[in-house]
Amino acid sequence: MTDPPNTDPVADDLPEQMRVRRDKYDRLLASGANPYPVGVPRSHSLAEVRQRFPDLPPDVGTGERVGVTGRVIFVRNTGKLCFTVIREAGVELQVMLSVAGVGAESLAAWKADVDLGDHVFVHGEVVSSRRGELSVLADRWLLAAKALRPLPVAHKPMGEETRVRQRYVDLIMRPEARRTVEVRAATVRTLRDSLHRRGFLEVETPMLQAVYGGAAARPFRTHINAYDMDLYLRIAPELYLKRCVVGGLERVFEINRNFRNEGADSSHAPEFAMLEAYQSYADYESIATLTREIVQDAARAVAGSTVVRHADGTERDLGGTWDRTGLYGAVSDVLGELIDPDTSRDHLVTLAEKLGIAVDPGWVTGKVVEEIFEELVVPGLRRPTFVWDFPAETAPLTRPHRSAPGLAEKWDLYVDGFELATGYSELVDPVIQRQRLVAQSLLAAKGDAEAMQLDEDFLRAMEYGMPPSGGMGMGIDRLLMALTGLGIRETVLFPLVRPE
RNA sequence: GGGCUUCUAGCUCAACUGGCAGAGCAGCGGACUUUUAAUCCGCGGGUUCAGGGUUCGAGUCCCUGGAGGCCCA
Repeated sequence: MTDPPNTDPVADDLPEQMRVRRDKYDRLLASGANPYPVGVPRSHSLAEVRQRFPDLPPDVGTGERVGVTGRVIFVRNTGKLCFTVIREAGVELQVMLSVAGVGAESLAAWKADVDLGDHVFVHGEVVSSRRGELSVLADRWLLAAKALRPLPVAHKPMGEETRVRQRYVDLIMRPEARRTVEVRAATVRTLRDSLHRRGFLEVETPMLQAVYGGAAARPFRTHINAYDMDLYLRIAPELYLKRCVVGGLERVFEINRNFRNEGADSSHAPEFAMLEAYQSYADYESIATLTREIVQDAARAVAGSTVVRHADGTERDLGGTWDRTGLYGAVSDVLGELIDPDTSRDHLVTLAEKLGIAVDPGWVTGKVVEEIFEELVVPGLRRPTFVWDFPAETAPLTRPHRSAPGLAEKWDLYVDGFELATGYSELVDPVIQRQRLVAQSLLAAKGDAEAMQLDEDFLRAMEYGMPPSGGMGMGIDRLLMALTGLGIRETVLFPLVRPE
C-alpha cells in the first residue's frame, strides 16, 4: 500500500530539495516505475570491474558488458552525454549515459529522475573515456533506491555534531569514516586471534548484575520486572572472569561493553568496549608481556608494522619492549623529593594542593599519590610506558607486592598521555579479599559512590581456591585512539548524544 | 558543577555601532556527446535553535530554556 501522491499535509512543509525529490518519487510511481525495486541484475561489483581492467588506455572499448550498482556521488549532465560517478563499498566508478547508448527518452528520464545520493543500476560496456577514466557506457539503467534527502556538500567538511548524530551520512561522505570502522574491526579481530593463538577461551559474562564490581566507578541502574528488583549494568567483567578461572577455565578473555555513569568527554564514553584477559599461573610481569604482544599484533594488523601513522600524519613506534617506570619513583623524580608508601597523607595533600589539585577529603593516601601522578607525570607519557607498583589501598582486587610493603602488584600502561591498559597479579587469597571488600562497602556506606559492593558469591568462588593468576584490562576505544590518533567519538560508530 | 563560546537556506559559512537576510556548492528551468569541484544563461529557496523582553525597527541588545564546542573542577 502506498499513499496517493501529494495528499500528505506535511509534504507542503518540506524543505524545497526534499519536496523536489518527493515529487520525483510520486512521478516515478505514477509512471509505473518503482523507486525501490526488490533487486537489480548486478553482475559485477565496482571493485571487480576495477580489478579486471586496471590499466585501460584512454578512449577504448572492451566489448565486456557488466551490470553495476552504486550510490550517485557526482553528476555532470550535458546535452546528449552524461557523466556520473557512483560509489559502492568504498570503490568509485564512472558511468556514462549517451543518447546513442540508451535513447533520448531514457536519457531524459535519467536527467529528470536521478539525484545525488540515489542508488542506481547501470548496464553497459566497460570502456575508458577520452580522458582515460574507466567507465561503464550504459545501454540501460534502473533506479535501485531513491534518496529523498539531499547529501551535504562534498567539498566542505561536515560539522562534527552532524557527523556524530548522522553517522550514516558521515559514512556516505567521508571515506575516512569508513576506514575507521574497518580499522576497528581489524583491531578487534586481531585481538581475538592473538588470544586464541595463545590458548585463551572467549567467554561472555553478565552485563546485567545484581551486584556490581571489578572497578571503581558509578554504575547505571536498571530494573527487572520479572523479579521486581533493581539491577546494575556492569562496570567491569572482572569478578565473573575470575569465577571462570576458579572453575578451571585457566585462560579466559572477554571483549564486550562496560557502562560507567560518569562524565562524557573526548576520552571518556559512558559505554565503552573493553578487553579483559585472565591467565592462571601468570603474574603482572608475564601479563605485561602478553599485553605488549597483542597491542603490537594489532599495530601490525592495521599498519603493517609496529610503526603506526596517526590522523595528523605523525608516526608512533609501538615496537620494542617499551619503557617502564615505578609509580613512586616517577612521582619522586618530578617533585624532586622522595615519595614512598610511608610519606604522610598530610604532606601529600599539601603538595597536591600546591599543584592546584582539588583534594577530596575522602581520598585515601594512595589516591592522593595517584592524583599527583596523573597531574604531573601522565601527560608526558607519550611513548608506550608501563608504570609499575601502585599503592595497595587503591587496588582492592590486586595481590600485595611480593617484596615491597604498601604496594600492589599492579601496572598501568600509558601511551600518548592516556591510560591504555592495566594489569595485575590477581589477589587470590579469599580472606584478604573479604577484608578488602568489607572495607570498600564501609566506604560506600560513608558515601563513596565509586566504592565496590560486597559480592558474596564472588567470595564464595574464591574460597574454593583460585590459582595464582595475572589479569589485564584494555579499553578497545583507547587502543583505537593509540593506533589512529583519533578522538574517542571518532572511533565509536554511534557515540551517545543527547536527543535533538 | 563553574567560566568562555557557537547555533542563520539542503551543506559550509557571511551579514560593521540595531536599519531591505547574503555567498559558494546543492536545487529548479534552459544550452552543451568526453566531463573530473565542468562551463554558460535564467530562477527559486529562510520560524536566523525555542520562548519572552527592550526598541519606530532585533540575526544583532537583555532574560529564560535547549543542543553543541573549548577550558577549569
